[in-house]
Amino acid sequence: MPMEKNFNAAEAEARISALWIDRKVGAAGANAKPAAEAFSVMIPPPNVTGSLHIGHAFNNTLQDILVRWHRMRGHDVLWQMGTDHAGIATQMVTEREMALGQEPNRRTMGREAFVARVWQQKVKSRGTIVDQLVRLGATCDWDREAFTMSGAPGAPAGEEGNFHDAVIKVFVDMYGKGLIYRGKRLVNWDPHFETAISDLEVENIEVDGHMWHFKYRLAGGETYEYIEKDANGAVILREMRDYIAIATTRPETMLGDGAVAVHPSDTRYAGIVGKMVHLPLCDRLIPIITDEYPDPLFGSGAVKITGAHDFNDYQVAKRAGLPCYRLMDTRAQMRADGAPYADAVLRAREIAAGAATTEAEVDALNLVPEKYRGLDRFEARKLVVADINALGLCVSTLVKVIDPETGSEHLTREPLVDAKKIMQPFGDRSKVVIEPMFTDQWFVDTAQIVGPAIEAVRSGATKIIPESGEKTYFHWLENIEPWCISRQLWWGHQIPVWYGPAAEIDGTLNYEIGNGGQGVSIHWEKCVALEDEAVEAAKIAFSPLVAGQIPVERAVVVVSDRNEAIKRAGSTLDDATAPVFIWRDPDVLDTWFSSGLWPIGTLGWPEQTPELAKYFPTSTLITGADIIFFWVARMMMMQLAVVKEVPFKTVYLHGLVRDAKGKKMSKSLGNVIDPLDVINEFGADALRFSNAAMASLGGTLKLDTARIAGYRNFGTKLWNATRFAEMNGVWEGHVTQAAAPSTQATANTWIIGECAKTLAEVNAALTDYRFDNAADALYKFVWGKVCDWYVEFAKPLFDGEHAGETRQTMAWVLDQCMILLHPIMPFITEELWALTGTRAKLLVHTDWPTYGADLIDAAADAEMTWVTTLIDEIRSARAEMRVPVGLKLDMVATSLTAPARTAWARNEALIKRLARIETLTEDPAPKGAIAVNVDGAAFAIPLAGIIDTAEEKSRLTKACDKLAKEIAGLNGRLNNPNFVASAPEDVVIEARANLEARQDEVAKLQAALTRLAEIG
RNA sequence: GGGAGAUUAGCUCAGUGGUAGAGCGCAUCGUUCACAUCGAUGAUGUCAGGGGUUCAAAUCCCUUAUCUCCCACCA
Repeated sequence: MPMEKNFNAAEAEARISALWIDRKVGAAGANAKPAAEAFSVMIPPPNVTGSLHIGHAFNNTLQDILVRWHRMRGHDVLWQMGTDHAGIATQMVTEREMALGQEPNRRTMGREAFVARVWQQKVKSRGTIVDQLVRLGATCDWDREAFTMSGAPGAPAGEEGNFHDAVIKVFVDMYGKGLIYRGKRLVNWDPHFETAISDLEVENIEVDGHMWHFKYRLAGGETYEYIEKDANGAVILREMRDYIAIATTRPETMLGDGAVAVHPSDTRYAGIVGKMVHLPLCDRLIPIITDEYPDPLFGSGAVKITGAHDFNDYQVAKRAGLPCYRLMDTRAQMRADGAPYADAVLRAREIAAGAATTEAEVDALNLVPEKYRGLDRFEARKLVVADINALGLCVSTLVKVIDPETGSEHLTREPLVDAKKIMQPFGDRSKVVIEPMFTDQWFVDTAQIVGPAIEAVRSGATKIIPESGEKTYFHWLENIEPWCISRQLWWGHQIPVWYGPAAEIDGTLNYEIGNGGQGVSIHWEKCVALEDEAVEAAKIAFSPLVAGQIPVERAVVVVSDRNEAIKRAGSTLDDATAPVFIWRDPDVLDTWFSSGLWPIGTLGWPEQTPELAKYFPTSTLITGADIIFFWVARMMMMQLAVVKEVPFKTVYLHGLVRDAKGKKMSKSLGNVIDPLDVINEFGADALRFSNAAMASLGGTLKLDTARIAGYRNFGTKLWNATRFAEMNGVWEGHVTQAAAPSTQATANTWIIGECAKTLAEVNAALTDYRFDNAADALYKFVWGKVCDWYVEFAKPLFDGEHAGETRQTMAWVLDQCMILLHPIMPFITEELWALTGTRAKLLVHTDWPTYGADLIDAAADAEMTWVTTLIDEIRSARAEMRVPVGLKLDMVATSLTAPARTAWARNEALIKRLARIETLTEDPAPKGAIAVNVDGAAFAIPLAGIIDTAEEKSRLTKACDKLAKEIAGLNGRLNNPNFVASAPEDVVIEARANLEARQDEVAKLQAALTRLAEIG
């Protein structure tokens, strides 16, 4: 059945994907030669509820190119596939789905049921991303698909695996080594998801903000002289004041102020340091203290200190021993819990006066006056500003107001509000303003494990490309902060920590913080007797208990297993028969804690599996530069901490894929390109080729559909060259040959050499991760050499004495095109492979060629260059002289050197056909002819009476002018003694040769001009 | 505030010391039996500006401008 005119991507891709999956072509070790070197790649696990966006398509294309290339070379390849449970994102997606489906919300259904519900979501979504990878042509090992929460409690059938065990083991081990600790710290709190998040999950965005100025009056009606000086020390303001002015962008936090701080060198306030000021609206006095933090040149130089709601203030408060009063609840609403304000403020005054207290008591104290309790923080802000203004304590300005009714003017005092750009922290998922919050969290003491990760890159054990990535990596790691790893979510690896025993608490117990952590109370005797069943049976209904009542720090049990926790807790009691209550930490681990273990976790660790031995450390990680901190650096730290080895030898970082104009793709801009749309329109191969072509190191990735269309056309071009071969019987009896055929015809010898050059270029490019160079080399070869020239040469050759070898050569060359293009364009090449010749294997498992430069024949190269140049020159001259394309012309050779004569003789049929020349005779130059000059030969095409001599004259003159310029340049260099003395010899020789050639050309052109003049 | 990168043809981008490149777009021509998702031909650049190093600079150095990204607690 003859080939269709075009490749039907939609039909063929589905069929070929299915074939690859069915044959398990991507299975670990598939097509590996005996004792082959290993090549392993870990897929950056996409979010299980996500879908493939254009960045994934790019990222996975590069991985697949490498993997296919190594697999064809017979290496033992593993491309480990899998997905990430993506805590916040997945919980968010599931809750959204639940809301749409009118399902009960997660609080109503409870933790266990909710987690089961998320698992359903996971199972449902998982297929999406897999299908999309399949459409892209990814040859992962599908049977090894991993999941960062496999094997977790509650995992349904089909989600077995031991990733959870690995995560828990690492947590327990790291805790045992003192690398993980728990502490009350100011953390970034996401009020939407009601969880702590790490620094990295905060996006600082510049927004329009405002700065208000408040007056805090000195206690006891005291006054002082306020003197303001300019930069030269001249007094510009001198007045008596009974207040200190502070500036704030967050007025609502003033309710929790513990002090006002000024810089110790600030002479304006030196006289009032140590005095107390009235905190407006609060009926509290706070001291004026000194600290290095305030900048005397900014604002009034005085800063209100709210230790529980600002990272800087927290540091100041710690240094000064100030209490940090938490003002908001987990949803960032002003607290409504605890004792009435009047009682709370009394206690606060006692504490301020030096009464003994605890961190827990301070945290429990609600210093929000009733009026503001329960308000959203932004509502509270407005109210606080209004109330302070009403008290006359806003720094205000006089504003002229014109009454719109009467037209009369009057002056009014308005709060001074500076409009100001401020950097505001937002949750990267929730997009709500992050609130610094004082809470108990778990941390990895990164400072202790960062060293080996830095050293590994410094020593080259792991190489990051492009190199600029290393700088970013070092900069972050050298300034690393503790990593907050606890999240107040339900979906994730629950932290393997039990608190207790709490034998002294009678009855039931619930440990609840924020969004409803679930406590478990367990009867010790029963548990010992009945093991797991009893543990389940011992769960009882809980009544609310205020957080903080449980003395958690007193007894923390960190083990990997609940029964073990029960035993350990029980063993600490004197009375072994007494009931023991323990409860588990309700928090889960940061997703990145588990994905940080991706390389070893997917290979079966902590079991010493054969895969772990073979494929770890992995070869290459291809990932986005945007997750170098989130993931790459953490994998480095974690793997080095846990198994003392780097997780990968090379890290290839790429940028964000942008639209054709370089804009980020976003739904709101409407410039999102869906890879599936692209695949549907142009085919997966075109998308993949585009991805490869734009993957220059460190370059920006702008995806233009016009370019994708171009590469689709490129596929069609190869298709039709193959079809041409088919129509000429090239494939009849063709069996895959590793070795190139032996050849007589120069064109055949030449194209085989071009193949060898291309193979070398592609190998070099892929070795250096220059996917763009590989794509470029293949494009130029297939289109520019094979299709533009070789196929054309083959036409006359098929009619000549070398027809047989030409068929063999064409078959071999097209085979090489398919093989070399396969890693980048796997579908169309696999299809062509199947449609042509006799094939022992699928193309995906066909041997990558190993031929070398010995196939490049310099003489054939030179001869074909001469031929193609001559054809180009004739075509160009014809076109410029407007000779009709179809017209066959006679040509005269006016001079021919011996090599030129041979080249002509050996390729006469080719030249005549491609340049549309009827005959060639050796004669003196006729008058009225088009001149065509090439190296070693001068030709003339007599067209007296047909051509416009003026036009030919202008053409030749133009060429002469251009040459004259080049000659002048070359002469300039060669006449410069410094050039001849300093430049490398080959450069000088080349320049001389060039000069000679140009002069020769000019001479020929001038001869032609002379002849024109004679008839002109 | 710190750091990284970019600035080359109308557009998107290659090009790390030796006579400026590709694709797309544009113009002219073309229905000869692989391909109009094509072919042939052509036009288009003070390689951001300025200075320096060098026999030689798009390429190395300095500087200015503009842009992008990352990190950062200025109330």
